[in-house]
Formats: sequence, structure tokens, C-alpha cells
Amino acid sequence: MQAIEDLPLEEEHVSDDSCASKCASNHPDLLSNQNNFLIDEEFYFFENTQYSVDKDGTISVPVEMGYQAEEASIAIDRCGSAGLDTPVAELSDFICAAQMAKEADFHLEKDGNSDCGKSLSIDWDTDDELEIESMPFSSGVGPATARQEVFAGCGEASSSNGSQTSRTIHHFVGMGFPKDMVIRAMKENGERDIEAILEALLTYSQIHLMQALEDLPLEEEPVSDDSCASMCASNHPDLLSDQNKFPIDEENTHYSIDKDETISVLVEMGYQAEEASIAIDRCGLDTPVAELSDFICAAQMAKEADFHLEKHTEAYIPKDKRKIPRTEAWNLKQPRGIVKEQMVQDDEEFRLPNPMTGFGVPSETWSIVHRTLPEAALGPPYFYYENVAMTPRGVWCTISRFLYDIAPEFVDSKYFCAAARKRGYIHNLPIHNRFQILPPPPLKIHKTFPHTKKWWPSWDARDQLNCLLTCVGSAKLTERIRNKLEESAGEPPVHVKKYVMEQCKRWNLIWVGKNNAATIEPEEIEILMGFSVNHTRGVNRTDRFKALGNAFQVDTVGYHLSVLKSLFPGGINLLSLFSGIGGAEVALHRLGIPLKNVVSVELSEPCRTIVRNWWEETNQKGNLIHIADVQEVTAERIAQWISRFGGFDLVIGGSPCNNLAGRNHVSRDGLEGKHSSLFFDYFRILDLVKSMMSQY
DNA sequence: CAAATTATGACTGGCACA
DNA sequence: TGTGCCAGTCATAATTTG
Repeated sequence: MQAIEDLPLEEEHVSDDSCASKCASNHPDLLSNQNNFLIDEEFYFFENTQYSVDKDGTISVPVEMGYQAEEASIAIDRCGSAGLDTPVAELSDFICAAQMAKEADFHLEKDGNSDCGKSLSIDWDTDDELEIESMPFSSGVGPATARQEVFAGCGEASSSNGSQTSRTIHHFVGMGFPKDMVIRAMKENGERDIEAILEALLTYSQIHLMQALEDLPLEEEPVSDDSCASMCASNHPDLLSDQNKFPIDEENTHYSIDKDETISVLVEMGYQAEEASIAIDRCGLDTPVAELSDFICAAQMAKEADFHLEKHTEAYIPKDKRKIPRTEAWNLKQPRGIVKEQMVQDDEEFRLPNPMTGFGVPSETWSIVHRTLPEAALGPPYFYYENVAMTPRGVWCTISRFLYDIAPEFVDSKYFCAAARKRGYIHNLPIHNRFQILPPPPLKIHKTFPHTKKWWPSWDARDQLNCLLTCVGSAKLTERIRNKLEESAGEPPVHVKKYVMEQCKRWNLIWVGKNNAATIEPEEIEILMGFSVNHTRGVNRTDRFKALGNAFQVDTVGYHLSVLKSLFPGGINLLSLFSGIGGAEVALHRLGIPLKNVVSVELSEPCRTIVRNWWEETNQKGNLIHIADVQEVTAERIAQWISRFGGFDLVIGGSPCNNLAGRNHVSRDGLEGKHSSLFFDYFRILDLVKSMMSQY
């Protein structure tokens, strides 16, 4: 049996009440789904808000709340004192305050805001988790008065009671609590007793969570089907009736209704609800939307500039870690046969190893002696992250810090096939007893493409190709080369050779006829990348080049994943993010690891088609679930999948490199770039899976 | 209008040299 | 330590073609 599912796109408006209630009246099932989503999120926030002292885990919460990861990191650096126990509420307020203060040249300096700028000394290796986890909720957050000060003190002084109340509502809504639930909690506990409100919200949430877990549907359900709606309503009476328990009466909401409408407009324009709220607070409720929009834009630009600045200061680097001089960095050249344990260093960046062989490649008989993973990095699930090795400065340092402080394994695929491909991999897989996918491909061009040997000039010394990219040279270039070569009868002059070699190396040309240096064909790239010939057949040529240029080198990734074979003899459940043409799936399949359930997330429709075709052609026995956008991978869906499959064994993906890659001269913007910032979705999803599976 | 083609030219790290 | 040169790089945007 083989089931292929294409889930419908669904929009989630977590904080948009008008929409929520509108949807509720039309589609009760949407309401229940919405509640499911929120309940999961709430529980997640609850866990992290009060108990977690893991920096990465804590970062994920503000990121979920709509803040930049960098901001979150800095906020934790600033607010965290003895460990990372600053409540997310405080961190959130700190970030808000920082954002609002941009205009006034507020900088996150060591001796800045006295309310938030606590001790700067953080021990990242703190062992306080257990102690803090065992603390009762009430003792973990301090007295209510202190928390109220945080609300008013970290940000701009509140101008009115209404504004304060509104901020409080927004604060909790921003944490993922439904607004009606917040209002009820405020009504029952008084608007100023923040701790009591939070406690009430957490109590409600736990009740919801228990109900949601009991009622978790085992099948993906189309959300727009009316018959399903009634079914959902009958299956989840509690959820629906709960909604009715929190009627929004005008009396309690009059102070925020206008503001919420304005926020809704701004959210529809693409701004974050938090930003909109801050802008309204700053500019006044009667400010035209255009002006509010300008205010937010200005704040965003100021914020970006500020945080870029931070990147290059010590503040960006965790405080207590020993600064390692560059010359002592872990990945400087080591004598062959001796490789030190690799740990993350807080130097400016990682240096790329030479030779780029990671923890070993098949041709090297030596191997890594030992590596110790940070405790937070351990599975389940196993995870595997990939991106280009040569990024703008500091990118791998940031990626590594998010991915639980694991040092990247930099590997060049020239040790696995006849083309170079320098990539960094961060994973928590075992590194011993790796083996290659059989048969191993040849490492030389002439072995891979024997027909080229006849035409290869003696003065072209290449025996391997450079990195296979997303587009190839022009036919005109081949023509120019032919013309230059034909000008001279015998051996071409030195300057011609030099020109031709430059072009051949730049465009990965291969000799397919006399004086004919041609661009490489999609089928040839498929072979080099470890796919079967015509793996990408069926989509247009341009898209084939693009998809192949973005793909995993299957033999390289397969070598790293091979350790899973003995660990999961019965097969694995796979969450594949940014799947592309399915390099991860192909690698596992070629290793002989059965694919039980595969959730494959890929935006490109042609790529999804390729994977679906491959799935059918290789007679896969498992289930393939295709999702288009990583943004659709919500906590609710992850919870459903985990419940259904019993968890994921591997979360794998290489997030977009567009804004990191050296070939991009236009928008090499780093991790903040339009595409490459999707890395934070990889982290978000991985962290959700980890967090849920630890409770499973 | 989609697909194919082409021109464009910015970073980075390694290396030699002073 | 600084400088200059060089090779290499999961690309983008404009233009042409069919």
C-alpha cells in the first residue's frame, strides 16, 4: 500500500480574533483546529517560559513569538542572570523595549537599562536545569510586583491604564494564548496581577492540552469540508464548548477593539502584530495607517542596523566562553591521522579545514578519535543539516549555536565523486562505522565520462570538476572557445590556453568533440550527484539545472547517514525539510534503509513532482506526505505526525543557500536574507520535534 | 508567456611575498 | 601583519527565443 497525500494549504491567523470568530461561524472545524494549534503552542510556551534554561530552547520561544532570533539571543544574553532563567515574558518585553528605543539611540550596552541589564555573566554549560525544573511555578518567577515593574519598566512608560491593559493582553496573546482566554483570566484575577493571570492561563491550557491529546485525530483531515466540520464538532465538543466559555463581551474589550482593528490592518500589510501594537502605542491610536507603516519600517531598519552592528561586537558572542586565538581554532590544519576532538569555539567564525574531509572520507583510513556532543544536541530525533561551506563571515557560527553548539563537519564531495562540492553539515549522528553507498562512483572525470577522454587536450590538467551550480555556460562561450582554438593549427598559444582553461573551470566545461568544450548535460549532473539518470526528467531543462545545482550529493550524504542502517533495521520515519529533488530520500533508499513515513517539505512544484515520481518508480512501501511550505509545518501538524508515526527518527534538510552562496553577487545578505533566513524555520521545526518527542 | 540564453562581476580564503 | 593576486562559488536579472 502506498498513499500519497497532498495536504491543502491552510492559513493560520493565530492572533486575529475577527478572523477566528468569522471562521468559527462558517467552519466550526476550523475553530477546533485552531484551538488544537493554540493548545499545543501554549504548552510549548509554558514549558519553555517557566522551566527551560536551555538557551536555544529559549530562543525558539521569542522566535515563535515573532522576534528575530538574533534579538532573542541578545535579550537572553542581557537579561539572563544565573542561568537562562529569565522568563520569556521578560525577554519579550526586553526586545520590545529595545525595538522601541531604536529611535532614541538606545543601545544594548552593558550598563544600560537597569531593569533588564542584569548580570552579563552567563555560564552556558550550566547544570541548573534539574534544579529549576523541580521548582514550583510560583517560586520560579518572583513576586507579582516585580513582574509588573518589568512590564512598565523595560519599555516605554505606560501612558494610560487602557494602554497598560492592552499591552498586557497583547503580551499574553503574543505568547500564544487566545485573547478571549486572556480576557477571562484578567477578569477573574484582576488586570494587574500578572502572575495570577499567567497561572490561570496555564491552568486553562493544561486542561485544553489534556483534551487535545486525547482527541488528537489520527488522519489528516481536509479543513474546508463541511461534512468534516460537523464530524469535528461532534468529536471535539469540549473544544467548541470551551470557546463558548469565553464570550467576549463589549464591556471588557472596548478599550482594545479599535486598536485591534488597526493591528489587523497592519498585519494584513505584512507586519508583525507586535510591531503594529508598538507603533500604535508610540504614535497614538488616531495615527493614519500609512504613518504607522512608515514608523514600523523605520524601526525595522534601525533594528537591523543595530543588530548587524552587534554582530561585530563582543556582545554578540556568549560572554563566558574562552576566546580562542585564531591560530588555535579547532579546524586548523592537523597532521594526518591525528584529529582533535571538535568543539564549537567562539571565535569570529569557523575556519574551513584543508583537506575538507570532515570526520573522515572513504579514501582516508584514519578517522576521528572522539567527538562529544552537547547534551542538548542528543536525539531523538537524529538530525542532519546542510549548507554551503563558504558563507559570509559568522554564518556558520550562528547556525552552529542554534543547532545545539555542534561543530559543523565540512566535507568536499570531491572525495565521493568527480565533482567538488564544499559543504558544511551539522548533525548529531554517530560517526563511527560509516560505509559508502555501493557501487561507489568514480572520482575522475574520465572514468565517469569515458567519451570525453578522446577529446581532452593534454594541456587541460583537470581530472575533477568544480562545484556543479544551478546554471551552465552559454553555447556562445563554447563557440568562442572553438574559434580561438581553431585559429592555431597545432598546440594553441599560452594566452589561448589560459583563457580556455579559465572558462572551462568557471563553467565546468567538458570536452565532447574536437575543440568542443561543452556545457554539462542534466543527465551527466544526475550521475555526478549520485542520482539515477533521468531522475529529474519531466521538468524543463532550466529547472533541472536549478534543482540539481541545489541538491545533496547523494554519496556524501549517504556516507554520513549510513550509520542509521543498523540503528533502524525496520526503517525510519523521516521529516525532510527543503527536500528539493529528494537527495535525502534517495540516499536512504540506496543505503537500503526502508522509508516508513516521509513528510517532505518543498516549495518548488517541479521538485515535488520529481520526488513523487521517484517514490512511485522505486515502489516505495511507506507513506509520503508532501507539504509545500515550511511555514505550514505547525506545532499542531507536528504533534499529529508524532502521534501517528510514533515520532520522527531523522529530521534532515539543507536550508536555502541563495543569500550565502559566493556566486550570488546581488543579494548575498547572509542568514538574514530573504531565502536563507528559512534556516530559522529548520531550527524552529527541529526544536519543536525535539521538544515534543522528549515528552512523548 | 514560459523557457532558454546570456551578461554580470562580489565575496571569500589560500598563498606567496615583503 | 599587511598586501596583492588568484581561484572558486547550491546566483540573479535582463534579454532573447520559440
